[in-house]
Amino acid sequence: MADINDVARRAGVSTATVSRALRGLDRVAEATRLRVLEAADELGYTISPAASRLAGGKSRTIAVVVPFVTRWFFGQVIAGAEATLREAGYDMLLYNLGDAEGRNRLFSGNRLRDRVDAALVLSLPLEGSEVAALQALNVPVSVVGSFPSAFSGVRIDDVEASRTAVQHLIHLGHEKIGLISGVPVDEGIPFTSQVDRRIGYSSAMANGGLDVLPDLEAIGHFTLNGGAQAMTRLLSGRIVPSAVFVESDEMAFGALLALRRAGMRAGEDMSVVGFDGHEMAELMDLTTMVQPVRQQGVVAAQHLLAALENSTTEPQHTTLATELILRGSTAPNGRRQ
Amino acid sequence: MADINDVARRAGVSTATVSRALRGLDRVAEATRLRVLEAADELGYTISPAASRLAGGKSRTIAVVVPFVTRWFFGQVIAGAEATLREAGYDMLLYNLGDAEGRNRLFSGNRLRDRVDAALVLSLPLEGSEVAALQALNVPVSVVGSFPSAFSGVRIDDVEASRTAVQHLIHLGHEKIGLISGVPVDEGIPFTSQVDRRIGYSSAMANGGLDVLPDLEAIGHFTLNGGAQAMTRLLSGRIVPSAVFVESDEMAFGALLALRRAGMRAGEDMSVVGFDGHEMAELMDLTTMVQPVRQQGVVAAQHLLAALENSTTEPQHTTLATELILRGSTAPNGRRQ
DNA sequence: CTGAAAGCGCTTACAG
DNA sequence: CTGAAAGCGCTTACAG
Repeated sequence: MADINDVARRAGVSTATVSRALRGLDRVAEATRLRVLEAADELGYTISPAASRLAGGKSRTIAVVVPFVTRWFFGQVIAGAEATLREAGYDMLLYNLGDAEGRNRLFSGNRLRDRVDAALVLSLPLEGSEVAALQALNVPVSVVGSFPSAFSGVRIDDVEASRTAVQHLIHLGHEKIGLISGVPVDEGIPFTSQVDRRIGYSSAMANGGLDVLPDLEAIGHFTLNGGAQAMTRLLSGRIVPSAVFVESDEMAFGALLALRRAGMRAGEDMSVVGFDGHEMAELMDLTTMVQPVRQQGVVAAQHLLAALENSTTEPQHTTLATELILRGSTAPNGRRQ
Repeated sequence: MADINDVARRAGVSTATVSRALRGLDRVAEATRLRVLEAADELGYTISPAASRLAGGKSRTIAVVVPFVTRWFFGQVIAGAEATLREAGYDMLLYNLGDAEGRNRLFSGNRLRDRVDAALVLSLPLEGSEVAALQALNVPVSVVGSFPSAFSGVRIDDVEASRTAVQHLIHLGHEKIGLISGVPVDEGIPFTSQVDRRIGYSSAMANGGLDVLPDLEAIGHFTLNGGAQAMTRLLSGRIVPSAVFVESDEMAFGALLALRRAGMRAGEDMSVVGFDGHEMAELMDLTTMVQPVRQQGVVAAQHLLAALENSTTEPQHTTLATELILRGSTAPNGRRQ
């Protein structure tokens, strides 16, 4: 494997010049740069990442931290971030947290130190010590899903979006409106988005003069089966809603299928609004609050790249627009009950 | 940030000893090791990956190469591999190929050289030059989805599994059995699994004395919408099948919904068998050939870890079992037509 | 079982 | 615009 000395020799310059030329720094004569590039090309030379990093250069690697790789939302965001970073020549180190232990291992163990030029954190509500750990990395950090003041961030307005979704149900004449939420409040730290979606729901209900009853809420754990179980529970509760706002499309799909199993038809017998704009929503004929998912990964990555290139210190915050897409799963109240 | 010299000083030994003690090599007195570990712990010391790698050590990083992060199958495999690798203390560098260009960039550009201790390649049929590029890395390689002779591999028996799925339809009395396949043969290199699934289909048809007609096949591109369109095409073809074997569950979901739109009922009017064992299959009441997906990632990672720890050269090949799960989407022929 | 020293392949002031 | 040289923080023979 050719090293920088081979290139220097072939181009008839010093290794210092090779280093500068290859990284596009100025203060290199154009003719010299060309000669170096040619020599490097002929030798099939690539910079050794480890040596470069050690000598004070960059690793051209960015950490992406996700709570769950297997969830649709995260897969989309990762894809968006990955494409953007790859385009810019960065590699991506993926850390899947999973449980509290994995989370602790990553943040408290300096696992990222000296490994990455920047970090992208997805939808994790960060504890104070975790924010501190990320800051100690001393690299740009961008967060998807919330706006910690120390870092850049990308998100949607979950409160407003949820309020809009629930208002749609209210406008259709529904009064007993249920909520299928993600995680129990006491079970781990809820995602910011989850907290906000519940606030949006409550706010819309209050504005509409409607009661938020405990019986109208069920937990769906952000999974398909969880959503199905939550709907089943709502159907057998003391107060059965005529419409339900579901905090994610995956849970909504489960809810839809639970309805079908119960012999009920979405829209006809029960209105359902989802959240996300999952690719299956159209086929499932689900009314849903569409958020730009892949785009959030793209923008978060762009924040990082901007900080890396201009060594900007100023965190950037971007809020992306959402849109309620109406489909057959929502209809005016009154057909039943 | 404390470095190895700080630890050496604090423990009262040389850096060579610190290095050995920390990596668990033998030839270090137990008492010394304890002293070193304690010093490292007190200082919050972590080995610099770049320095370690450069000095001839390992990077404790493994490359995972996937064609598409966003597809359910790959997300599951990644999750399985990630958990296994993380458990063993390895980091994961994720490369999402996407298109031919991205693929070329990774393989021909030595992108992986000197970066990783091993590589895990998912479901990519490798060209000769790509196999050569991976071999040139000189690290263990494990492949999911096929058995290139040079590397370790994990897979299922796609031919046999597909044959079984189609035989099920034949046993139900179906004679015109359609196929919804992934990618057109002339469009890029098809996955090994796709080729094999078609072979299994043809083989079962031949064994059953049934004709494989071009009109009975439609392309679904391995996507939801593609599957829906493929089913729609089959329904409006000259020869309409009474049952269809679909090469992936995601396409099968699309097919199911296309059926519903056409006013037909799965099982009743048209039998559908999927492939994968997607988490939504149960809720969609889809008969499907279940393969252990996450487990393939786990096993492929284990092959790598075994090679890394024992410096085994011998590639290992594992074939995992599949199982046909019967549900409402398949029923005896004869209800219609 | 332990240490002194060379070396891994770069980058970066510092000079010129 | 270019080069000589130090140094990044480890690991690894080689000695003892």
